[in-house]
Amino acid sequence: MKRWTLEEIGKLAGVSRSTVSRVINNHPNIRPNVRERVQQVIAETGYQPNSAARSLVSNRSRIIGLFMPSVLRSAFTDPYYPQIIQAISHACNQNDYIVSLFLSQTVEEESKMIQRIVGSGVIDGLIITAEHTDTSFIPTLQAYDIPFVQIGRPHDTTKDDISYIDVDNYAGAHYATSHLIQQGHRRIAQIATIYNTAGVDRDRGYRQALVERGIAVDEELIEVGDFSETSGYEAMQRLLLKKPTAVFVQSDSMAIGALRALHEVNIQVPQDVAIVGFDDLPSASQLSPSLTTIRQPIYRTGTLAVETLIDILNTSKEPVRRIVLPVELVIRSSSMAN
Amino acid sequence: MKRWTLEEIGKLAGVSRSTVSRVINNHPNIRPNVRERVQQVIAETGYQPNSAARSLVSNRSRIIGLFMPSVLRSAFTDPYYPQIIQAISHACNQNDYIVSLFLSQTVEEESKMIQRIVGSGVIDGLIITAEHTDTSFIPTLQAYDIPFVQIGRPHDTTKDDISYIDVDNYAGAHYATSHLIQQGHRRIAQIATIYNTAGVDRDRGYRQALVERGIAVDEELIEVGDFSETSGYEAMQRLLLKKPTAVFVQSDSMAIGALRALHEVNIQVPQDVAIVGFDDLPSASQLSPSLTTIRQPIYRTGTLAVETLIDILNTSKEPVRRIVLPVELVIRSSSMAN
DNA sequence: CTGAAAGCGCTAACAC
DNA sequence: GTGTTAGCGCTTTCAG
Repeated sequence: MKRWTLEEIGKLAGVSRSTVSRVINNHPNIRPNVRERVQQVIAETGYQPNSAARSLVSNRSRIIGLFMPSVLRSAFTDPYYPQIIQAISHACNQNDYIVSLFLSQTVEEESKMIQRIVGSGVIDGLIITAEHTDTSFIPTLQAYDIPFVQIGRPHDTTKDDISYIDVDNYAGAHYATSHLIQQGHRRIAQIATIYNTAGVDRDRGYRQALVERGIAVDEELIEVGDFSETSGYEAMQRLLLKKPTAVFVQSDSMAIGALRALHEVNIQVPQDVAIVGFDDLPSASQLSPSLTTIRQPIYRTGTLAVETLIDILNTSKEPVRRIVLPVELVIRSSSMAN
Repeated sequence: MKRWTLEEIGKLAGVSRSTVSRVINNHPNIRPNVRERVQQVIAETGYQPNSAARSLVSNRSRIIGLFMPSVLRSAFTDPYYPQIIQAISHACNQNDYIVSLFLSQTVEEESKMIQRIVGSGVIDGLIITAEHTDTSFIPTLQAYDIPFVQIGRPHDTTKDDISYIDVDNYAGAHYATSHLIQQGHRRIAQIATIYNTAGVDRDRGYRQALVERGIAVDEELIEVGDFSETSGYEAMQRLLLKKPTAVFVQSDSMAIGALRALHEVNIQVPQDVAIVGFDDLPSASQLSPSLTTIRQPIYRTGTLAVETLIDILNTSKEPVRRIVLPVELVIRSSSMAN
């Protein structure tokens, strides 16, 4: 299959290369019959513009990068990632963009990657997942004027020049904890995380909900995990010594681990210990017992990240976009005493 | 941060643009002190070649595509995908390639995508996961001379012009089934899949193992799933009516569903029914009971796919590469009667 | 060993 | 409305 050029298509259609270019780019002032003739030839030949040539002259590649910094090999298997990747990929297609994937496992790899991405002009913009608190590469992006949007609230809220899409982690944790209080629980433990702002916000929501109902926060009842199932399992084992009657777990994958820990020592959920998770992963409804959790709109988050970035690309970087999506308490068996 | 051009770097270093280009591309015949002076300027300025210009003149983008056709929204959450994606991403980085992601959900989307990919020359080559049996896009790739390697054996084995990386699905299923026979089982059911060649090969291995030990294959004992946990759950429920004493499940995610189905009706594993899975997902060892399974080298598969593709890119398409990686039986609790 | 110059395929300013 | 032309930043002959 031959690769055609504008010049050749022009010759076949009996017009100049510019006219063909205009037809392709939908310029208004083309005589209808010329336009039609050209389109005919394009259809027959299957001509498609060379993207390198286009990028070179327009300074736009129509490629956006999805940058996921320091994703641990194990944590990446959390179903959150496939979902967000799928959403982003799909939204890019819809908008005729291509998405390139950048996964780094160490901080050094990360900065090398950023250099490569930023300097060569391969990508028009970047979507960044706010995986951890080290965001030392952000100044580089800003220095090079690479538009980007972050998924998840930025760590440093004093600088408010970063566009982001977040879900309402604070409210979610507050719903979850309040729900447990309403069920009559007082010794409500938490399996927390400390790696990103989602964890920070969920922790705040948990604490605030307790305080509002006059329950003192007991630091003994807070254990830390890293979003992996194993870490949830281990955190639950530690918590068992403290005899909580309920646990708010900051992610469903850790909640699955926690359930396993309880199951192994024959503690009944929800009768002996109630559990609420966070994410509403596909499997949450299929666990036994089915998992009460906070549903966050993962797919929508990915879609919005793409649309926001493209909007920034097409207009300007101002104003900064900040979007916080609502979450929802989904009550299932793991928290219902009756 | 300014974006420099070759010309400017040349001026700063007191040489021509060609010399700078030669330094960057490691051409041999450059006087050492000139080379050094140029490298100095490059380091100081942080110069990086514009990739669009490079692609235009060299016909190479250093981008490879990862094409996953018709991935169901749910099936994509199988931890297999994150693992293979991570491996491919990492291997690309190592080789200074960028990976772009193409996920299609329908066949129409798929062919649109392929058109876009091949025609515009954005990518140098493609890695394709052999998700389903419809590979109608392959002729297009061949017509456009896009190098590609497939992950998983191609469906049509009569045409042997496709390079691929596969794991030994036949042997794996044979190991699994033989192991169950060795444990004394005779009524060995299978939860199979029918969507790709992996399923076909695993089915063959299962059947062959039975036949070799003089056990007739009972079609009643074979149920079909689609790799999802839910489908494994449902298939197991159907199988229960046939009272098997052991089940070979073609994927760990389906095995997890099967275990759940057994657990719900209080059937003990492995005492009442033994289970063997396939994949050795990270969670396989952490189930209760821990899952006997076939370990396949997912990460290695991804790495090899990238390396093979790059090799093809750098040399020629001949000879066709066919790699089949060995698998391994990992015996855990779910199959051990004693 | 290095520089000058052509040209990759496209867009857009400028003529007509 | 349409053609002509310059030029995006790079690699690569071809001279010297």
